[in-house]
Amino acid sequence: MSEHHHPVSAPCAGDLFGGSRLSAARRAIAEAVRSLGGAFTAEELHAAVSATHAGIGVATVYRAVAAMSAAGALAPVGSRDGSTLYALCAGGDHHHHLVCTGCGTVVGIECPVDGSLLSSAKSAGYTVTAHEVTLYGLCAACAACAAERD
Amino acid sequence: MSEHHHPVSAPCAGDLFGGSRLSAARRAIAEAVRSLGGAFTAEELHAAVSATHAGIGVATVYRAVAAMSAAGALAPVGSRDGSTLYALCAGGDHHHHLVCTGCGTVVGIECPVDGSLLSSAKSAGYTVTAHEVTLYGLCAACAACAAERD
DNA sequence: TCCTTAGTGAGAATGATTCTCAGATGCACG
DNA sequence: CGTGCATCTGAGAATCATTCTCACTAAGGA
Repeated sequence: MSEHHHPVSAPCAGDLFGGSRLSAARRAIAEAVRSLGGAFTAEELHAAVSATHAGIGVATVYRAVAAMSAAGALAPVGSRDGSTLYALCAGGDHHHHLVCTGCGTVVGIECPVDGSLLSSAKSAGYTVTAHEVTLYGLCAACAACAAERD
Repeated sequence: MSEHHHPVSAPCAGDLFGGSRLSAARRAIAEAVRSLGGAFTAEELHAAVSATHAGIGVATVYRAVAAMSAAGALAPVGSRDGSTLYALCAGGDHHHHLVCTGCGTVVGIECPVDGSLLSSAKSAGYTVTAHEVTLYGLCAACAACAAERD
């Protein structure tokens, strides 16, 4: 579906995979990632792809997720029931993610790791090379739904 | 080793498990957690326990890790080769961890998630309920070792 | 168009973690 | 100092996410 011409500004499959080869399977997977819209597990992604393009193997989905992660288009944003959750990653600048634990929507947030934290690490003798920050919460819709349930 | 009398301020096995029952196996596991000193996987913890107290099953170690995590005495601090890394958690105040990727030593760091980040999340419609922050880097010894290797 | 090489699908393999179950043991209570 | 029973334990099977293998296909530069 949606086989119309899309504007060049919309992220197309090629962007998600960086420089790697673009196959029919990967095009379908990129489309499914966009259609999911929020955080998803590899299994959910496989199910979404299968709904429109049957016959794509689980291993291919895992490989695609790895490729998109390597390209920086996808980021792990926690886990659910033992499976890793991934989400489409916003533009190229350094940021982190806030995940709605109700519906899985994800928004980018600025990085809270500032110089003072790094220098206090430095004074403890540590050189920081990487960090991970993820916030969890409820989006407006899910918060309203939860409040109503009480 | 270090079988001297320790002051009451040192965390004893009971503290690590909160209110749950204290068995010989759990005492041995608590001792091993302390002897490891840094981040460890469940498998490494099992190996450490087995070195001094043979016959403790893997399932018991996993159960103990779950109990200590529930009691807040242990926290997950990333993963290595697909296994979760845990580390002894400092006192009861809110903090996060900085893990040396060389030797696994862990230090507590203050939480960088401040009001401004939360309020910007709020203005995006999100209510933040939890967050995860972990820094990775090299301790002084491992940094020196890495520099020397060049 | 051809060739090289990355990507693919199916299913087996791997490996961390959890579950099951019968038996052992803390520990609260008397 | 018993006793009762809920909790904990060990062994190994089971689960299940993820990765690997391998023969095959197809992208895309030359």
